[in-house]
Amino acid sequence: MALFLSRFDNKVDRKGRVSVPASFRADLTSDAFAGVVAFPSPGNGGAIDGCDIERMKQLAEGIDSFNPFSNEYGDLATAILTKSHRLPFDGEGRIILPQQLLEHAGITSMATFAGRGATFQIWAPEAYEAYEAEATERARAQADKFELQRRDQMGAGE
Amino acid sequence: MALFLSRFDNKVDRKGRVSVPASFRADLTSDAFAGVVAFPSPGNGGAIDGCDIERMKQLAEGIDSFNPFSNEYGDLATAILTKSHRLPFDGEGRIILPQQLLEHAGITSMATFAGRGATFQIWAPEAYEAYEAEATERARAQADKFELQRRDQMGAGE
DNA sequence: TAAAATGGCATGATATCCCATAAAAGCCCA
DNA sequence: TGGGCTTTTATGGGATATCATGCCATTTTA
Repeated sequence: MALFLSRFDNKVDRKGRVSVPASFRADLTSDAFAGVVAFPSPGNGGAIDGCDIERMKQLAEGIDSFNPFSNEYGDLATAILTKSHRLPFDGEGRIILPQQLLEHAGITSMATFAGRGATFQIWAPEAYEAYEAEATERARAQADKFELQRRDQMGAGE
Repeated sequence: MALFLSRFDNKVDRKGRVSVPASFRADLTSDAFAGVVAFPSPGNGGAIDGCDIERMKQLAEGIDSFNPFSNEYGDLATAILTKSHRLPFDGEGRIILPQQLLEHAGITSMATFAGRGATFQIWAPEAYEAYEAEATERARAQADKFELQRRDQMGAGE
């Protein structure tokens, strides 16, 4: 499985091209397809979700295991598959983000790649900063809570 | 398996021809047949369903052998076969949508191709817009529900 | 023989390829 | 351990190929 880590801020040139971080590329290259599959993140507002084609195939198969004429199938397919794009690498490992995704993310001159393990996200840098601040705060609150629980179990030890 | 993604709006010329998106063509071309198999979508009102010939063969095989979705589904599948059309590519990758399907979908000057993984749909652009809005909303509601369940199990995590 | 269907070519827009350059990162050896 | 050398990476720009689509020629058929 792929392992996307770290953060990279790359430039979007005036043809709309962005370098995909070199450390992501190996995991995004297979015989089937060399490039990114990207779609508007269903969860976080302004993010673009990115992954390799294998993961998207699995997702598509998962959806296909519904009755293909059911509403669930249609809704999920429309919300994710129809909004997904295959973005092949050029010789230098760049992709072109389609207009639709640029607008969704509010990306103009710079794009932030944020590794998330099996997937990654692409943000407008300012939007990512804001998101990170919130996420960090939530993570801290959660850690504190676990810490309290732990102390509780141990009878206020340490 | 084929993997149809993304959305394309192509023009229907005055002879009724439409370019099939180039990125779909590879998955629609085999020794058996190079083109689209299309039929009125039993699920969504105004859509045309499209797929490669392999999938249609599987559907046909599924009818008399083993049937995962009850007799109703068998009837449905039979009806689909009767209403299906083989639409071969011309030299430029175009197909001709039969009158019956054009009317079903209300397509006049433009056709929207919507990738759905193993299959795709063809819509009149306005009809697709409307459907997408609804489907996206329903998908979000579903996702929220799953999210709530998950939080419940975890004890208010994330 | 006219109308319709089909195949093939022409065109403009866009994406892709290929090469150049600069910056950064890694490497080697003193 | 530090400084210079090499390789990789990010970015820019011009040349080329692909694609959607319009137009014309040829075939079909009624």
